Amino acid sequence: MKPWHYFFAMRADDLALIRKLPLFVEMADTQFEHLTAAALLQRFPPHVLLIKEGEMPDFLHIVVDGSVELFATHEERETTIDIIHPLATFILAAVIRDEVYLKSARTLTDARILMLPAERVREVFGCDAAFARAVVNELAIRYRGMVRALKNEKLRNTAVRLANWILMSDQRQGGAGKVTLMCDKRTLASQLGMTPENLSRNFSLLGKHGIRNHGREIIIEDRTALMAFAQPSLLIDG
Amino acid sequence: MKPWHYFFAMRADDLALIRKLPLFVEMADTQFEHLTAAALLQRFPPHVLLIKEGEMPDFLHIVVDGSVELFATHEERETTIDIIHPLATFILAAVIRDEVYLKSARTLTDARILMLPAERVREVFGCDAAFARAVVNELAIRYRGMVRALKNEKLRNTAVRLANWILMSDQRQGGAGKVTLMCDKRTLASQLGMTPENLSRNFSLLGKHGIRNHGREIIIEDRTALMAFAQPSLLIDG
DNA sequence: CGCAAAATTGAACCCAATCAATGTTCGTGG
DNA sequence: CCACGAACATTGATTGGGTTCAATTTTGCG
Repeated sequence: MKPWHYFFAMRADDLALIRKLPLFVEMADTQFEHLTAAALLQRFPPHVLLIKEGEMPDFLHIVVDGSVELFATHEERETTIDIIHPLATFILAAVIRDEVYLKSARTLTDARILMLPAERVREVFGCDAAFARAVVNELAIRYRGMVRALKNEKLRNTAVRLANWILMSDQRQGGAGKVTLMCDKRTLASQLGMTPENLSRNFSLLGKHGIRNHGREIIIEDRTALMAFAQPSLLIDG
Repeated sequence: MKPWHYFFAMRADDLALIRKLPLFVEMADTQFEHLTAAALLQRFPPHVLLIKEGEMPDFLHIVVDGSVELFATHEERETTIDIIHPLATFILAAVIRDEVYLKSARTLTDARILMLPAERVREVFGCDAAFARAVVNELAIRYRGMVRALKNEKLRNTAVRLANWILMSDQRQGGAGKVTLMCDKRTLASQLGMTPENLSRNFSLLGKHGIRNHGREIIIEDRTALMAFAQPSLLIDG
């Protein structure tokens, strides 16, 4: 019987891929080797808990493949904080500060995660200026992502959030006016901060604003109407 | 007639104070001089708009004295993102990334703000490793602050947010069980993400949970009851 | 084909915002 | 020092967005 996870030694081609990440591309070879010598590249099935809020960081995680949900719980309630897509890190701030995780992480899909020992990340961060600068950039991007998320949450109602999510997704999928859901609707609802029931109602509400939805296909029939309803903003949606 | 703002040249003792900030304490003298040579230390009255979302950053701002509110607007709605207290920076991420502000800033009180030219911050950031590391620390702290704010918003109702705010304020004011409001209640309501009416109702609701409120004095009469209601968490309140 | 999970739909409820009216505080000028 | 006005604060009534609970339909999959 197979174990539920699979370890991979870092192979040359994996290393080459990682090396090209903004986070590592500028750093010195010796530091990069120090960082990756004890690294793990690990494959996970969907819905696996990777880290738990409140624990101390052991590894800096990098999503190489698949997607990862960051979420938080408190008093029986749970909320999605962010979704991480390939070639981005998560829990970088906790690793740098060497403080407890503020959120948990679970895989949404099959995923490959690169894990760098937190201790070494901090060591290299302390002595490799190029790496330190790259970390700043990554953190600044994530910080701004959080600000956007907070604005999205506090300044828009659920229907408008959905409308903007559709516009963004369409853009990411090529702008053809046809969006295909990559997950089930209850997961989408959680990402958008609403209940599945409410998501369902919002889809039918958006029927009045240029959207037709059938199963996992969302079709933008009237982009002008949708835009008018969504009022997308560069200062929220990026 | 006096102008509404007052410029100050950087004086020796101001410089010495700034130099001791975590952000600058480790950096090289020459870099520090380069950074502060063109700096401004400026005094503002309350309720002055310092920066506007959507504009490009000219200066890195550091609150030396007083407090500053970061807020965002969208479609007639407005929401407080954060309150900055002395010896902290704001809009650091925008300066580093050289991208538009995602939020506006206004003084809440009389305030002294140190302004460093954004261009020079980026220059020094690129060549002074100690400064780059300090920037990371600052950003990581702010990032985690945003995560906490998002959790506070999404996982708690308004009454519980108020209860936790009282507990935090009490702690900051010495833990004597008596909190004095530093601003009027409409400002507090906005900080906590609720209407003044709702804040008022929540104060009276907290009467059932160990709080007595009169004017600008909040007295914790039964800390146990308040804690039971607030359920404070290190993973949200810090 | 049949079952379990997901999705939709309807009804009742809850938290918080809004609207409206009243009471309070505080700064100002007489 | 008092009187007054304006902003702030409280209280009540109403509305609304969203959740919850419950029942039904659809989907996907062995």
